Amino acid sequence: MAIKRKDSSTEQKIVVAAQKTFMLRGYDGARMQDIADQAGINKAMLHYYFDTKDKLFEMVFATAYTQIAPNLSILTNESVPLMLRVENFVNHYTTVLMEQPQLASFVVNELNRNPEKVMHFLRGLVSDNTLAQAFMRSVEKEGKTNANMAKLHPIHLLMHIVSLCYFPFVGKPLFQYLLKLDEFQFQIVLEQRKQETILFLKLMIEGKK
Amino acid sequence: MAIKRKDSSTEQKIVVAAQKTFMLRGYDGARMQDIADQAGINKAMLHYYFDTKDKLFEMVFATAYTQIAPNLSILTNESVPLMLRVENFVNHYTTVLMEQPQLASFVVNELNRNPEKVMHFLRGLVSDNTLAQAFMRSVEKEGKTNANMAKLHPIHLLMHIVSLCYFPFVGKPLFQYLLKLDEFQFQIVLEQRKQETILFLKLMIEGKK
DNA sequence: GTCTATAATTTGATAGAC
DNA sequence: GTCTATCAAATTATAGAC
Repeated sequence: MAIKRKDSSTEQKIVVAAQKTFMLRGYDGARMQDIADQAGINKAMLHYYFDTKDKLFEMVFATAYTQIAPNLSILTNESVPLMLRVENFVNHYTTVLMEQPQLASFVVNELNRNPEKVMHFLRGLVSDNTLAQAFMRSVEKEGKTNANMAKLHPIHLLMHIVSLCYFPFVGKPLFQYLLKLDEFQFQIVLEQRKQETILFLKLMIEGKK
Repeated sequence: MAIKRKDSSTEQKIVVAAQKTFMLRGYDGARMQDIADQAGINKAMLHYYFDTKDKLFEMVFATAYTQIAPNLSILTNESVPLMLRVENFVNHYTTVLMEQPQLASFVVNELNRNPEKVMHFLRGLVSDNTLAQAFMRSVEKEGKTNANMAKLHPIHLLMHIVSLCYFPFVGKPLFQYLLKLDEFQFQIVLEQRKQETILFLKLMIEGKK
């Protein structure tokens, strides 16, 4: 035992421990001591590798955001029918969130609580800048070939889709309490939701069951 | 033995200040000093009136929860048609959340981050215990008189409704960033959503536009 | 009831030995 | 690169005067 590892291995242990701790407790609730304990090292090491709590946090947030921020390009690729794009979107994020249930809650909450720590990172992301407009155009285009969705407003469609996919995870404790579902039962409901949500959205987009 | 009467006006100032601070920063991010400053008093007074930070928080959370926890009785009153109940629900919570935009984010986040501080309060609420079942029954009953919604699962309908109403507020910073909406534009979108959401749900429940 | 001053504890960060 | 020991600041909470 007590075999000293190389830098990258220690760094990796820190990253994993920091992800767990920040996701579970948020920036304000996370303690450097907890991260050190979970990584099996001491606090001094954390600062040796990542300097400050803020830098550690930014690293964790950046990874989390790129994993969960709605990838609008999935919804924007016009070579694929709109409904299929939506289906891919729902399936993708439901799967990702079932693997990391606190991801959405973490990102959404830090955006609310610590915007100043997070905004300078978001401003660095130029990739998102035109995607929203591209999505709107592609929905409007679809409206011209499908009378059923002529009145469908792109912004609201996007908010519907994202809300239906994300909130079940963000509001997990609320739903579990209200519906008296244990962990196993809740997982089943989440799995069912892939189909339920797609069916629901299909009804709206294509105007038929 | 002589019980000192606490100044209700000071107490009220503390309550308001605590609500603002906890809602904005969460339990972990809130500082007693900030609450004192905002109430125009000093920290000693806070402890004189509410003893500990935990007690102050529990008071704030209890009020917030009862304001925003989905009032399922709105959805359960079988003397009103299901679709009208849903409409009332959407209108009610959209209005409440537009008046207090951080309410949903606060409650949902504390349920995730500090369940131990919050669960003993939730356990004290017996009123919610049977409402979920009542809602399920009333939806299933409606299914027997309306072929269009025969396949509509009550749990998923509930999760759809709550997700569509709450997430636009919880995810407000995310949507504002993605869609490049300023405060004014976002308020307009939220106002539109009342009708958009109801239309969407009507389509599902009644199977028609 | 309200205040000032201060205690007691927690926490992020650093110094320095090995 | 890793550790122990410790600092400085922040933060909840209390003591005691008025």
